[in-house]
Amino acid sequence: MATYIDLLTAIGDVLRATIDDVAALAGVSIKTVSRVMNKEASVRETTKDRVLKAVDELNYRPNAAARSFASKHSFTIACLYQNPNAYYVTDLQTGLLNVLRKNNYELVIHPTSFEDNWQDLISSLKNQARVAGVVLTSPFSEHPEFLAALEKAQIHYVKIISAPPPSEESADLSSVFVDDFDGARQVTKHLIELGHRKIAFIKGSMDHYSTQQRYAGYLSALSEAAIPEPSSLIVSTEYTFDSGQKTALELLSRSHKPSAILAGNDEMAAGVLSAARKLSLNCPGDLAIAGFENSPFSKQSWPRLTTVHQNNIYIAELAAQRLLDIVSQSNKELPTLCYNPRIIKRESTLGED
Amino acid sequence: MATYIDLLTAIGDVLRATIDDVAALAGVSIKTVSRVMNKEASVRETTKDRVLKAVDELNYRPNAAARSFASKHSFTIACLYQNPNAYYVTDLQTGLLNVLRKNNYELVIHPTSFEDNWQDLISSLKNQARVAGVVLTSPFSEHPEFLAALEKAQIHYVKIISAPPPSEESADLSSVFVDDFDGARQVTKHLIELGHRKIAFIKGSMDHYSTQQRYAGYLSALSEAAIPEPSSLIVSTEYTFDSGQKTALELLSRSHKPSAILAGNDEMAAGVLSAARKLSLNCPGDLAIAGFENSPFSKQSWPRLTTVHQNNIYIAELAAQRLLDIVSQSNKELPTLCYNPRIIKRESTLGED
DNA sequence: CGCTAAACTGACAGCGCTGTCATTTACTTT
DNA sequence: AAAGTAAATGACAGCGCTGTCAGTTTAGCG
Repeated sequence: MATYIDLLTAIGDVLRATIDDVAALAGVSIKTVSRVMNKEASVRETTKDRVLKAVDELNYRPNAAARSFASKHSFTIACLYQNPNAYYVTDLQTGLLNVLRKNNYELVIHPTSFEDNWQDLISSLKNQARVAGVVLTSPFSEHPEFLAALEKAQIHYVKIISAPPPSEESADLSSVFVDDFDGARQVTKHLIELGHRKIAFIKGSMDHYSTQQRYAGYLSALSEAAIPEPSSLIVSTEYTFDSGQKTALELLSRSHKPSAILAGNDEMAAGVLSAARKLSLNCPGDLAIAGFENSPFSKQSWPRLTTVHQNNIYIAELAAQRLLDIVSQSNKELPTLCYNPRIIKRESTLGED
Repeated sequence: MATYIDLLTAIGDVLRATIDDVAALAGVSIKTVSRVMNKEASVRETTKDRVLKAVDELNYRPNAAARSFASKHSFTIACLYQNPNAYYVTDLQTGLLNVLRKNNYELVIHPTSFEDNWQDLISSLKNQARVAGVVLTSPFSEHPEFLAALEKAQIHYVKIISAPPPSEESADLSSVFVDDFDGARQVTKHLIELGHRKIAFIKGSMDHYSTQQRYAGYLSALSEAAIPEPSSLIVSTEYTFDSGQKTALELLSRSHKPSAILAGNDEMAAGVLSAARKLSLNCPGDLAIAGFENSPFSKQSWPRLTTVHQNNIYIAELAAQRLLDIVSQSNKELPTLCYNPRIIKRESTLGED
């Protein structure tokens, strides 16, 4: 049997307060309430308290649709990516949301094949979803025409891009740089320090900047150690377990076979490990293996994989924070954002303790 | 050097058409344009064509903010989940988007710890984001109070829930049932048919319905084969690689050890496999192993894992379709939705061909 | 051919906020 | 204490659509 109080509660839970109710209760104009809700500066502290008290009492939440309609500015940002691996996607989302939540922004996701009609995508982001900004990952972040189209449509964006950061003078505030070059250089140096000379490299698709950077870093380390580029040990394939396995089987069946294999990512490295097992090669005794990404299975294989740690959650947090800075047009001095990967040495190169 | 035409194009790309422009061009009222955009029935075919032609010509996209403001109905749905594995999350999102995209809906994601203040979450979904509906996964879908709160707030939802479908009469239209019970029963039967009698079961957290269902399915298959419940071979732990490995090491060090282990998911099964390797047990000769989920690494391990296939993309598509049916208040006769998992037999139980 | 019901279309208000600009209040300075 | 300036607040229009309801056209039928 519903009591009167129950009914009141039920009604109160459905019929929400509007800005007018808050204004009336606080004894101010709706404009002042609006100012408080938007954290605008020029509101007296005492007034602000009064408004916030009313907001709290009525459990008022601004209507997001009305807000973005009136202001032409939404509290939604979109994230564009194309079919990368599941771990990357979830890390990216986690990092973005860590920051967006605190700022009351929503995240809409747009996994899209880049080949799709992206003029249409932009048009829909601009006119339909009316996002406040977008976060771009590869390959969107690497496509000049796409970036130009976004600018033309006046859509704010921040891009996560694999490259060493540019010189300090030419500040690029719309990018978060991930220095894959340096990561690959470190891990290759590590292999060299362990005495390896015949180090194979299994590259993923060269369409991605990150692949190019990793490749360049690998070459740079070899060159530093005066090891000639072993072109027969460099193979281009796809970022999958199967490709890694197949390529490794091929490399290891040669007479002049490598003593170490650096794979473009951990998934490929897992494939290499599986190939070694099939050929009864001991890792790292007969073959050292290293990957890239520090994905969960680099810790779950046996031996565990030496790899390069990419803290994608943190990278995403940087990106989100920068995008919000851009969107809010704050004219602060912003630093160039760069993430430097770190090598994680494990048993697949070091052996057992 | 920008030509006049270039300028026009640039301006045209930024200053978008409104419903008034379309109405003027088509020679109808804005209300009629609105009707066409919303696919309302009573518009004459010839009128509709005229409007669509104008829409196309002006590349008009309705302003989503204005639309949801005026209609109190948004074209956004939210997806709630709590920290499940990356593959599940991405599959879920993929499936939902497959359907939502076609219907011009956006997806916002809400990975949330269930312990968080969910009254607040509901309030924010209702008043702030104003979503048209939400898709619930475990544990949200299993929590009666949470469901009641959603109903009270008049938020449409569809839940993905692990349970055999209820009898036909009691139609539950807000659920997509996933019959984990049957999946576990099938795989256990498979092990029994291979001659196993000492079949261990490593359960994940019993908080999840799916765990309970899988456990019940396992017991049911044993009971059908008149095998007494081997309580010493049933261990409760977490859905992780490490737990699977640790538990398996413990189980296999006993004198009365199992000849087969069924793990609650593939990640645990991978841990079991790793334990077997450590103990130099041959799989499946000394120990048969089966998992659950058909995750990517069930195909990448050696031997590959026998598992239960859960097509989470398809399940998500069903959920999205049903939610849209609910949201659009269409009074069609809707069938109860149920997904039946399917066993995938691989080398970890069958051995090499 | 006129009449009625049904199909189709349009006029108009208003959704809940924010932007603009005018006005009031508080604080200095002389 | 008056004048000048800056800070704080409010009045009001209007964002681009949809809901309501009234008006107009068409089709069916005797």
